[in-house]
Amino acid sequence: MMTMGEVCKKYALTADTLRYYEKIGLLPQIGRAAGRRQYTDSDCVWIEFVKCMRGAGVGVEPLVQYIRLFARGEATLEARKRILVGERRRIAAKVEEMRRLIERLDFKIEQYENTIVPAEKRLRPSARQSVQERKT
Amino acid sequence: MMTMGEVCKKYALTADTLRYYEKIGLLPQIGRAAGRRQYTDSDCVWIEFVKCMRGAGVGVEPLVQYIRLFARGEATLEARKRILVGERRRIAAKVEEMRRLIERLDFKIEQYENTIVPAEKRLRPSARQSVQERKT
DNA sequence: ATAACACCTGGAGTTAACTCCAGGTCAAGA
DNA sequence: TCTTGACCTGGAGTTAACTCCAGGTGTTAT
Repeated sequence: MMTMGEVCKKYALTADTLRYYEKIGLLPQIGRAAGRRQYTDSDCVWIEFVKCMRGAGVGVEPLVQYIRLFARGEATLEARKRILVGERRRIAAKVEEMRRLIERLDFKIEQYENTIVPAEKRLRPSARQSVQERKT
Repeated sequence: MMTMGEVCKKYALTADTLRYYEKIGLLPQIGRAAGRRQYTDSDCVWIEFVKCMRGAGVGVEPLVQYIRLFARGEATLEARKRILVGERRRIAAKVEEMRRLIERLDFKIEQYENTIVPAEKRLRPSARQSVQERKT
């Protein structure tokens, strides 16, 4: 059992965020002791998973859906799997898009390097001849 | 020269978005003919670049900063490059985070497959023995 | 010529995901 | 006992990035 403060520290989430997640059903109802929340180990597993998914840009809605299905038991295994598969596809596509952008940026950055270095060696201006400023 | 409608179609952006981008300085001032915007080829190059960066989750602020520096000419080459390098780092880190999540999801999805298939073969319930429902 | 269309501006509204606040409770240390 | 300090609730406020709207103008096809 962990207190809210401990969970906040462990997962670098604010108390407000944890309460918000609980309110919208992104976490199960957290047990209380004298009004204070007591996070079980399995609550923590959820929290860690949610944080990981959110960090990768997964919206809260699919996660709420997922936990809701989870609460309904085995009959929802297929549906839960479909959510994971769908989000996996989304993430993989994003990764691919980003990988391509990184290549493009590497190219641009290299162009900057070629442009900047000669500019510092103004004494031999000819060195810049074939490297003009780029439009992008 | 392209009209707003043509640019919208070509880059799958709404007219509102293009006007918004221009207003916040994410695009250069676009030339007008009888009040209507006329997008040059180099405007289009910018738009495509911006779309690509936004698609990878780069915020508008760094992009506004970048174009602002661009407008100030060669003296800002270093600063511009720093923006690109910074964003590149951010994106690469995100890609890594997402790649790891994909692996994790693959693992979970596989677990679902192992759980669901035996569940369909209820006639031989012993087949499920070692595969219980997961907590996450 | 006239009706429909694409586009214009300034400003208000929306959405997702928090984030902050006021006012209150409870347990523990000086 | 008194006072921190951590935590509580319900609800309002914020931020980023659009998105929509009202009311108006110039362009084009019939």
